[in-house]
Amino acid sequence: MARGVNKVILIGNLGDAPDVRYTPNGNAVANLSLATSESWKDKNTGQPVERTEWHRIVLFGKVAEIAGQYLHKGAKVYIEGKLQTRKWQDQQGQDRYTTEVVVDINGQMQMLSGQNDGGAQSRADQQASAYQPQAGRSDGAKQYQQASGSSQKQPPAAQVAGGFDDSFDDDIPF
Amino acid sequence: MARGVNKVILIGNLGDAPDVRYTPNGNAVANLSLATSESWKDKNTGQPVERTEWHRIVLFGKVAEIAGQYLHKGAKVYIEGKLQTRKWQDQQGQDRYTTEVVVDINGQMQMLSGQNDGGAQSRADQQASAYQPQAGRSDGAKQYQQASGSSQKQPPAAQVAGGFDDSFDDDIPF
Amino acid sequence: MARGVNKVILIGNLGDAPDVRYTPNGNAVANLSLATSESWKDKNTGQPVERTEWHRIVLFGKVAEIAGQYLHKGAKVYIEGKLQTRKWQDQQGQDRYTTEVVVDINGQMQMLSGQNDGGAQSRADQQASAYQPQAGRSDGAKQYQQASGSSQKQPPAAQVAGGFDDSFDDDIPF
Amino acid sequence: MARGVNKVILIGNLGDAPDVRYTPNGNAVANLSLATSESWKDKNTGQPVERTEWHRIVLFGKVAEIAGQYLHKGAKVYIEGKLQTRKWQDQQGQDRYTTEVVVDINGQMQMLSGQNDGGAQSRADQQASAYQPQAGRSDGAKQYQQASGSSQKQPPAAQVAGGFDDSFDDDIPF
DNA sequence: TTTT
DNA sequence: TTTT
Repeated sequence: MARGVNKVILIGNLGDAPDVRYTPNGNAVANLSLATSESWKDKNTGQPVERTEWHRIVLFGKVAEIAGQYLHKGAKVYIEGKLQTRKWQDQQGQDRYTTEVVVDINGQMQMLSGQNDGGAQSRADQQASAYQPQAGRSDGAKQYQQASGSSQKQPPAAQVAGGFDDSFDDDIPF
Repeated sequence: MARGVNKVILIGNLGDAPDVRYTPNGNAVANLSLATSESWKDKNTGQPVERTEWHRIVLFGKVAEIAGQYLHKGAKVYIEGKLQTRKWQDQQGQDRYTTEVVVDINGQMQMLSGQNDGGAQSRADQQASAYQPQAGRSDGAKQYQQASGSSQKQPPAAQVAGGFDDSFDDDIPF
Repeated sequence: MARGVNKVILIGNLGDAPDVRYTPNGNAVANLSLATSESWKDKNTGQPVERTEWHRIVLFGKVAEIAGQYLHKGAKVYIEGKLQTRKWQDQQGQDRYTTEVVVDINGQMQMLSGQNDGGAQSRADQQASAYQPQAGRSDGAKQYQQASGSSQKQPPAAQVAGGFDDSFDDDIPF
Repeated sequence: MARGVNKVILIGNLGDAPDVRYTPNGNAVANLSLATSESWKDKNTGQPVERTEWHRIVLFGKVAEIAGQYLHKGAKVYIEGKLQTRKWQDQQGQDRYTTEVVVDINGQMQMLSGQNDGGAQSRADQQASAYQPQAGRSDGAKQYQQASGSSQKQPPAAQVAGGFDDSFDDDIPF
């Protein structure tokens, strides 16, 4: 149930491969960095200007797994989610805020790239609804087991067995 | 022109009266704080839980003026805009980022509150398209002349003549 | 799953009370007539012009029951659904097509009218997700048991017991 | 200005090449047939089922010209427009209604197909805002000069000079 | 048939 | 960090 509407619709390209991790109970969580851009003519100079906006996307559940399997750097994607700002502490203990587009069971992710546009593991037009996350997103996200490199398709158990990625242990979660 | 889609749709209630300021060349800029909330039953306890999300909205041009004139604390509003993250420096000189929903000429603002729901200056269902902002939003926003108290309807010139609100001079722009 | 996106977002006022009926297995189906309007200045005469668009909305499941209980003529409503065109035959046996906005489990309905705006049974800000319909919408819709008059809140069994509305037996389903 | 919100968002594939015509005063009008589809498992048989929905899209102005130039059968497209139902008379003089998604100055069209996906004249990711139509859409649309075959890029004058397509003169406008 |  |  909701009082109000909180909806985000994006179409853009991934700046990098999805970062897929797993919660202790085996739920996938994928973080995407998505670019949208607009261009216009400068009013004074008449010169074309381009501005790119980078969006932080968080997928939960099945849609996160699909993202890990089929999305790649540069892939064009449709995202429907909701805005959510989470609070975290930096190294100085100061409060910081990060706004993300969360795609859960009520959201949607859809691949728009054709199968011939550069990504080895791309498959066209796949789509899925997201599962409800078992729990809210953690501030530091450190409890998620990172899918290491090419093994993102492994089942969660295997992920847990796979070692913890130390680079994950930084203070700033983005 | 755009490559990609960047769209946000919100319906919520204002946490406070709009904060309307003016650029040196007389363009209105309004900042709104908008709440959307969702509730669900906790899976373990079965207890109802509610989470409120606060959104930072920035209106430009005519729609900003209308917001200043007709919106009030608690007003229910429909917002259609785009996501934009701006960078600013805190007192320690560290980079900080704030994500806002920007309503410009391509966006929309619409009042949903009836005339009988508490706001002295509310008028129902007013709507307008936003003018294109003359320039991008500033990081610290300090160049905007703040509309002091009840004088928000004054023309920009009067605003410039009106004194500068010192409380505006803090380091954190939200 | 879907290939493509099919989404409609409307905010408007009901032209009449919802028409709620029940399928043989007890699922509620509500039909709404929703008006949205836009106004502009005629380019030649400079006179203000207004155009009202009427939308046919079909709600399934729980959201249909809520509509029957709390919505009333004139109520302001937010609708999120999908476009669907269904085929039916007129009295001459000719194919006809009607396009509707269908609100199912993936859609949303939200009341925007305050409690003081005229509807006896209105309650503010109620919202719900729709249940998946048991089956697709019928062309002629004749198998739905009509909720007669004020008894729309009765359980389906009572509806079935209540007499059949003969005016429902016409050839044109809208 | 508007009281209410009337918005449609679609991503789908064209069932045929765009049909581009010109008004007497030279404004382009393009009609598209766009398919979206969804699939699910039948509850009883467990068999996968697919349903395709066909949408009638009408583009006005510059976006109509771009559609004529760059879109082709099968192209994947993002559409943002509004619902509009127009009335017309069939050969028996009976009223008929057709619902379309109208993309005008407030809407958007964006090509999502890559340049390698089969269309001779496709160019990727072009986008444009639509011009406001000079006048409302006609019921029968017969006053539009049809762009004959490969000459869709010709200027309106040439179109007017080019012969009238007789097949256009039927009674049913879709 | 709604709403302002 | 993407895309055209």
